[in-house]
Amino acid sequence: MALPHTILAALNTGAQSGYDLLKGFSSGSGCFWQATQQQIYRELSKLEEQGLVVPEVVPQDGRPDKKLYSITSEGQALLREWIAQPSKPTPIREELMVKVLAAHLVDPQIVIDELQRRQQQHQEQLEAYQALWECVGCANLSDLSMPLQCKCMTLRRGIRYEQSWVDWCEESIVWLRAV
Amino acid sequence: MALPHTILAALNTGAQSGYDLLKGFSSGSGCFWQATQQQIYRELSKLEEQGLVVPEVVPQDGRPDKKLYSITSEGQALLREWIAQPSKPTPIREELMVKVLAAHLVDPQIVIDELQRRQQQHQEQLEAYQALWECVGCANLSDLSMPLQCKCMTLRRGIRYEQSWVDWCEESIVWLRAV
DNA sequence: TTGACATACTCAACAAGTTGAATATAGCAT
DNA sequence: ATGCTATATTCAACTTGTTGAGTATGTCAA
Repeated sequence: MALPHTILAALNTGAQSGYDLLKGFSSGSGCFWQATQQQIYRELSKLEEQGLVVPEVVPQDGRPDKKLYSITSEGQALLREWIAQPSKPTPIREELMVKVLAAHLVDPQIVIDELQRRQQQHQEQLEAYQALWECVGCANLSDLSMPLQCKCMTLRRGIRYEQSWVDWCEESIVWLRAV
Repeated sequence: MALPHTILAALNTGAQSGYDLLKGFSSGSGCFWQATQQQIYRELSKLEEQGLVVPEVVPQDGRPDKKLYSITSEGQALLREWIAQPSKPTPIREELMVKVLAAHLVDPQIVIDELQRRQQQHQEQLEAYQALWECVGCANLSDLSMPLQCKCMTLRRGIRYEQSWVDWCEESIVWLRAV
């Protein structure tokens, strides 16, 4: 799985604590991996054991000490190797689709309500991504630094993904209403 | 998780053995859940314990006996209840996006090759879905039976999903070539 | 001053998903 | 005759991901 690599990739742009990583994951902005507190701390310990990251304890006043983790050259090497290997499309596990598949068992209105709820969620995420995209506001990525260009590509993926959901929900609601 | 419900939904349209379910999952056609052999058999045992499915041993000549599982009325009731409950969007875990995020660490050509591979995979899946869609070949779903309409909705989702990937890969390859 | 919220980390236990192998029968090609 | 593919199921061990609680400290508002 890619959790260790995701953490290494996040640390690659600067040292972070477990807490920082958690916030980065949950705020999401263009991130295509997420993890809970427990997974992150567990994984950081493992990465430290393997020498792929090194911690630095930073005393803070008024707050608990924090452990700032940095990626090591071994960590970077591992990340580079991993990127070069081909990866398969993620298998899809979409609850909503299973429900739609068996939707004929229940009142169509129940499914319509659910689809409207989902459409709104995806619409909101779409708008958040679009806002970020407009912040960058440039026609050709070449004007940006490479790391920022990479970030933008994931942002474009997010926009397309959310848009495809919004459109599908719209279409499906219309169809279900006609039943 | 939705594995038990997915199995119940699959059995809802007719009795199947573990092996049949596995083939249904792996052939995929519009399916938005997948599972390994082990998961399926394990889950079928649990569902049997709970009285949500009942097995019927069918002796076959020349082949091992098969156990055909049917959904019970309890199973159907559970499925109906589950469908009525709201579900959250699936959290995304996309290895390729993590790689793209850290792509600046490696030669752009490596990433371009990977994107082309992925684009082709999604293109093939898209064409498979489109072929199924053209088999149905009707402008308004209302002409179809409800279960078939439901199936079609998931198929439309699949088409939009794969198309969004193909388009994004295309766009990203163009950008990366400009680097 | 009590409670809510944010920072910061740890431990324990369980559920879900993955990997690998073992068992058994039959057909088909080399 | 040997190995490969397909049908059909089961067991064991492991890694990931989820859930819930527990330990600290400080700020801000009611």
